[in-house]
Parts: sequence; C-alpha cells; structure tokens
Amino acid sequence: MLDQFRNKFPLNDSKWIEYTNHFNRLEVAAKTILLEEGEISKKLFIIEEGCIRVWFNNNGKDLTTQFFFENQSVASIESFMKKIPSPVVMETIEPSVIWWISKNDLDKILEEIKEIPELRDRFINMLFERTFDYMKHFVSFIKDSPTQRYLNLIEERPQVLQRVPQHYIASYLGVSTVHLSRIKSQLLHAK
Amino acid sequence: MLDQFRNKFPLNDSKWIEYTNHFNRLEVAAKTILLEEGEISKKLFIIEEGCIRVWFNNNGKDLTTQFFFENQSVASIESFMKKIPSPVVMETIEPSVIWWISKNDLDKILEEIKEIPELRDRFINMLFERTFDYMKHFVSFIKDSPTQRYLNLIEERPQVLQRVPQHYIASYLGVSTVHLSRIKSQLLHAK
DNA sequence: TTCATTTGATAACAAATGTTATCGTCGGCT
DNA sequence: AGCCGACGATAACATTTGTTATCAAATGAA
Repeated sequence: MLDQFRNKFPLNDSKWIEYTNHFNRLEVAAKTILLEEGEISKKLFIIEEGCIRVWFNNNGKDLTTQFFFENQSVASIESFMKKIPSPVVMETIEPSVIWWISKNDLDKILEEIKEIPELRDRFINMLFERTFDYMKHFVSFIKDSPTQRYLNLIEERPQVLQRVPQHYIASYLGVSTVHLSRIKSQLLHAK
Repeated sequence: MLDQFRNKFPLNDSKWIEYTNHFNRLEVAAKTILLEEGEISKKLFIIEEGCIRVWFNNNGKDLTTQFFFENQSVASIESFMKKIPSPVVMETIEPSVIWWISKNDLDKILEEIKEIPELRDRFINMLFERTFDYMKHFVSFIKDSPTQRYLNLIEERPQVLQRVPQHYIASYLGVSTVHLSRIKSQLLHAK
C-alpha cells in the first residue's frame, strides 16, 4: 500500500523496506475511535481505505473540524508534536483500512535521516501545509457565510458531500442540521 | 534593544554582533502600513515600542486577525515562508519603533547555523507556536459566543482592551461595533 | 478656543440562525 | 415481511446579530 509513495523518497531499497516495516495495518469498523479526546497522540495514521472525521465536544455538541480520505495522513498535530493531550477525537465514518506508525518509530527514523535534510525539510513542510490547510478552513468561518462555506465545499471537496452524513457536514460548516437543510433548499429553489 | 534576547542564543559574541547587525531600526507613525495585502512578505519585524494590527479586507470591511505588542516578532508567516502574496495587511496602531530583518539575511543566517540544529529547531518551533496561537483564536470563533470571546480577551490580553480602539476589537471578535457595545452593556448591567 | 473628526452608546428594525417538534423515507436487522 | 433507528426536510417560533440612524463625548488640528 505504501509502495505508491516509493518513488517520492530518496532512500535505497533496504532502507525503504526497513522504514515501511514500522507501519502496521489496521482494519476497523465504522464509528471506531482512533484517538480519544484528552489522549496523547502517539500514532500517525495513513488511510488506505475509508474516511476519518476529526471533531471535538463543545458543550455536548459535536464540532467537526476535518475529514480525511484515502491516501491522506492524519494526526492530532499539536498533540503528536508536543506530547500534550489531544483536544480532538479522531473517528472513522466508514469501515476503514488504516496504516499507522508509532511516534517512537517515526522519531527514530527522523533522527536517522537527519543526514538527508531534504527529507527532513519535506516532513516539516508537510506539517506546515497541513496546518495552513486547517487554518484556511477556520478563516472561512470568519470571511464567509454558511451558504458560501457550503458552496466552497461542493466546489473543493465534492467527495465529502457524497460520503459523509449530512449532520456531520452541518457540524463541519458550523450550522445546525436544520439550517443546512434550509441552505440546500434555498439553493435549490433559487435556480 | 535586541540585547535582551542575547542570553537565549548559544552564539559567541562576534556571531551575535554580526547577526544582530542585520536588523534595521524603523520609526513610524500610527496607521503606517508595513505590509500591503498582496505584497510578498520579505521582512520579519520585531516591535520595540508600539503595536501592530494584522487584518484583511473582506467585502470592504476590515477583518482584524491579530494584535502584536512590544517584544513580539511579526510576519505574514505563510507569505514569508513560501514567497506568496500576503493575504493580510500589517499596520501600526500607535506610533511605533520597529526592528526588521530581510528574508534574505535571515535565510543566510539560518543556512549558516545549520550546524547548530538546536537553533534551527527553535526557530521552526517558534513558527509552529505562532501558528498554533493563530489557530487557537480561530477555533474560538467556532467554540465560543462573541460574549465569551470578549471575556477571553479581557482575561488573556487585557492590554488589547486598553490600547486598541474598540472598532478594531469588534472586528477582531468578529462582530459589528454596535454589537460589541451591546455585549459590554449587557455584561455591565448583569452585575 | 473652536471646529471637525473619531469614537462609542443606544434605539428600532431587519436578517440570519438556532431550537423544538413533527413527519416521511431509507436501510439494516431479526 | 416487518420493525426500528438513523437521517433528512419542513414549519413555527425564539434568539442572536447586523444595519441604519442619531446623539454624545472625546480627541486632535488650526
């Protein structure tokens, strides 16, 4: 599964095999919790199949912050980097096949590839990119109306609309399920 | 001015002097624009005195995303790192004394201190911390009511209340000036 | 000082969004 | 097949927040 990334890494075959051997395969049902709120994140996940929802509990209400699909890597970044309790829950939406590597193993690998600054930098860049992405979503809460956020979602991540139950989408857009229904109906009748 | 940070850096005196010499002093009036929207950020700023507001234009309305005060360093991080046009404007609120270093000079220094991984890591950590901070503010848009955000501000950054005109605060909290007045008045009369 | 500009408060009304309740549909399970 | 629970639509009403207008107080410049 990881072999599709093989050509992206300047490693010789034996190193590649050694490193990828640290990954573990995990097959889970829908609604499986991969990381609890308050738990310290010690695993980095890569999704082979299925999808993951990241959310936190706010006064009894789900607040979804992200969705991840096939071939994306997922972690509660701040918890993972700084060994602090995770503010968010990570949970599968569909039955999923997940690969994970422990933070320990990953740290060892990162230590070992220090002589390949290119790789190290790339990893750091990946973390920044993920963070910027995340931020982009939050900024849209300030800039855009819920209707606009919904339209953006259709435009940028149509997958989400097709695979994710609507009440999760509402919580991702920051509106009630009732209001999301309203938005959809308004858009429909405006045509 | 930078000497207060002297002991934080494991550099010998001559290197310290060489590096700090790349900083330039700038004295500016209130409402001076340090970075335009769309401009590529090429300077990292450190505030000796005064304060800076970071904002962007959204449909003709100011949307303030951050305030910075004495001894804080400021840049449009994503623009600075990736050489892309800055989505935000950086503008002084009060007459200010600012030190800045060009990205070129900073990159050279970062290149040179590669052998001191500790320093390099610290710099990267600083960027992450700033990003996490930034994120925290955005998350509070989703979690908290405007009233709660205002209370948080009082709690966490009372300076802002004292030094920043109220309409900037309203735009920082994401509400109209009228509504911020309402919030203040409600809090006052609830007592 | 005097005048104009900025800043902040308040009222009245409008628009957006949440809440609660009800109903219909669909899919999985026994 | 029949049942149950999850999901989504809609209506009615409540609450929050924005908008526009007006006024008062504070500030700054001539």
